[in-house]
Amino acid sequence: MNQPDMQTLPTPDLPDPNSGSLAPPATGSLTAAKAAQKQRAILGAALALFSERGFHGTAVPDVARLAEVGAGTIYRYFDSKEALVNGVFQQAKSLLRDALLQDFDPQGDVRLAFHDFWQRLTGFARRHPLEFRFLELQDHVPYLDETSRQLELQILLPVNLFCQYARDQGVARDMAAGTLMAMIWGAVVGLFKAEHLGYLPTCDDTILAQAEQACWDLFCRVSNPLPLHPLP
Amino acid sequence: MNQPDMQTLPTPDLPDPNSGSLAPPATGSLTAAKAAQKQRAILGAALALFSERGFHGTAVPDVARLAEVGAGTIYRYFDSKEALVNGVFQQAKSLLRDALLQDFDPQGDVRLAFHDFWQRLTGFARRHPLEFRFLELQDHVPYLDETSRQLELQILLPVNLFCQYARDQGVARDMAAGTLMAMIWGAVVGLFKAEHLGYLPTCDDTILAQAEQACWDLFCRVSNPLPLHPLP
DNA sequence: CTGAACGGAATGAACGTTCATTCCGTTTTT
DNA sequence: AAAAACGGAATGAACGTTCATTCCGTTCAG
Repeated sequence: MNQPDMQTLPTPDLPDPNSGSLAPPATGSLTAAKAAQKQRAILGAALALFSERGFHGTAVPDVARLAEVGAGTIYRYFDSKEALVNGVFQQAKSLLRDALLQDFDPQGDVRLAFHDFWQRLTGFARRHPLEFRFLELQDHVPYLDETSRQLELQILLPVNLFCQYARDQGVARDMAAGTLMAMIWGAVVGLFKAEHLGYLPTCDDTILAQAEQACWDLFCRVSNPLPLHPLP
Repeated sequence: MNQPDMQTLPTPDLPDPNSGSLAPPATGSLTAAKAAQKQRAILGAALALFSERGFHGTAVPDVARLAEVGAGTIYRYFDSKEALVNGVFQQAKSLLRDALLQDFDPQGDVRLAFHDFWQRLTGFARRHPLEFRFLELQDHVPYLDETSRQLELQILLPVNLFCQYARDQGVARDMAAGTLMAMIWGAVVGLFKAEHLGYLPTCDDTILAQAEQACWDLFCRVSNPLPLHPLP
């Protein structure tokens, strides 16, 4: 299990935070402001419906109705339903990316950085529940375009690097960084998923603080007693 | 945060393990064996497609083609597409329920029971990847019928009780049992999801053993050093 | 030979998409 | 300054396609 030698974390070139914003359609005489506003209405309606019913479960005319826009208007802003869902994905994902990574300093004290990261991730899930559910509770792979896939990596890579850094510091558990990341991320998703399904009461700050400590204990290397060695 | 007084775990009445099996259609002259076989073919094909493309992304004639059956035949076995997806759900869910709970003894040593549970869950995910992905990576709520919802509870309740038992024993972390459960379950789902998406190498036994220890450390009460108290 | 089971073409509803038309802010003309 | 003409944006009825479901001629078991 070798990883790149890395005591210092090569700040992984956060892409400029405005990539991911959609190009408005070629405006003729319409003010760009109006056009952007209408595009936002469409994207917002699409997000609401996609996050609730999924891509295939959502009809384009329904999006139009919710956006208070004619069905044809959507096609002035997006080439197709697939382009629309990629637009929604890119907007949500770059919002998440910025929430997670902007001014995030993975160096220095690992526990502090972990706390910061936890706050950013759970804060995003709470402030942007539709975006979070859209991104995490569905399988987008079949229709994502190249841009969308790259956005995915813009988040995964830095987070992965942070895990590796924490491991190199001797703080994180001695496992593949990606595995650790997948479990912690999964735990957070599981938490908000259960909350949304009504299996849990609303996640207040107390619960989230307990959950953070639990995930930190998952994350870091010092083992609990009762190790599991003499087992059937 | 009060929970029922519970030093002994009321073995929660595992429902008979054959509930969840589908009733074959009223057979006239066809042998029940043949009919059951055809129903299995349909359910298998539906599982394969639903788990990959989701409910709305799958066309019934595609299911028929994969099952090597006429489109009309499906409607001899299932009233509608919704009934079909509920059939798939119930078959997968009762398979999971049996894998998790049959002869599961939540009493006694908590660490051993946790290990047993971990093996059962990850074993299921590996032996039945389609079922696992179908169950965990999609939002079924909109079309589940009453029977399907009850199956859900047949798993949740015992697992929840085990968490509470572990807490009452002073072993599990002092959090709401449901929250703990949601995080651990989520971590496992996150692991296999990342593996399936190609973000992780195949989860071999070594990785799973590390992951188990990490989840155990999430689960149990003894805190790691570096508690997070003097924080900004 | 009879009746149940089957396959797959047929069907109507619903979908994504298009396009002829309307609307409205701007420009040009008087 | 008022009126007329212009043109891009928006619209929603209409189009072809695809879907879930039905129907019926054929096949097969008893």
